[in-house]
Amino acid sequence: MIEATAIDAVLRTLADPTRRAIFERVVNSDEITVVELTRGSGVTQGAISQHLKSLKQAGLVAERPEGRNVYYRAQPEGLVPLADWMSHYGVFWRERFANLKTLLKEIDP
Amino acid sequence: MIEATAIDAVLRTLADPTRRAIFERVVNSDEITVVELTRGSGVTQGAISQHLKSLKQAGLVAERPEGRNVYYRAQPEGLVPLADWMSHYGVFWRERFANLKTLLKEIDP
DNA sequence: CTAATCAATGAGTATCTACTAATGTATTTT
DNA sequence: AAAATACATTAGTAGATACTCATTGATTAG
Repeated sequence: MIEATAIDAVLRTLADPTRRAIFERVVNSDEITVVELTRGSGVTQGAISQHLKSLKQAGLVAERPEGRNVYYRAQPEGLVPLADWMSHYGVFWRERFANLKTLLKEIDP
Repeated sequence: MIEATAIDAVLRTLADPTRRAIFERVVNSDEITVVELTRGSGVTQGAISQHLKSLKQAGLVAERPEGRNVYYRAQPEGLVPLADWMSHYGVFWRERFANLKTLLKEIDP
């Protein structure tokens, strides 16, 4: 059976649009600080920190403190519970997954 | 870009554990009625109907009224926005996650 | 026809949550 | 050392939401 707590945390975390947008920005960056994430986010720095805490607890991001900055990066393993859930309950995901597999083989046979 | 409203609806709908459990039961059944879903759910029939309404609006289930019963079935297309969102980050995996192939085997052996 | 069953809906409520504002704690700059 | 910057955290709040209970509409059974 799928670990209920993990998929629960991931889905609940990604359900909020603001938090998901933060995650996407982290993913699209190699590393990114809180101030950068705050800029253009529409919410305060405090809110960003709170969302990052949720994302970290869900295993979706990791942090690297350096001086007074904290650099955040995406933690791909955090999406595994969702991928796992999809593989059980998403027929279409299976098809796309197969495509991704094929793509991977072409790139690295 | 992925349609923001669709992924938002799907994720918000699946984020609730009770509603997700209902969806999973619908997926695992060919067709299932509201009374059946209510049995052993821990919530009232009214709550079940409300959750089914959300699932329907998110495009995750479809209904087939027959007499005084309403049969619900899963609508796999409803998961497409989530699959798209995931496959978008599948690219990210390819770029950053070295052991993706191992991961793939774990998910879909 | 009347009673029972299935499902949807509305009102009311308690809980959850996303936010701001303010403050605290380091660290860096001047 | 003082000021400024980066981030986390807390308290408080407004809005969302998941639930129950009660009711309604529709269909089937007796």
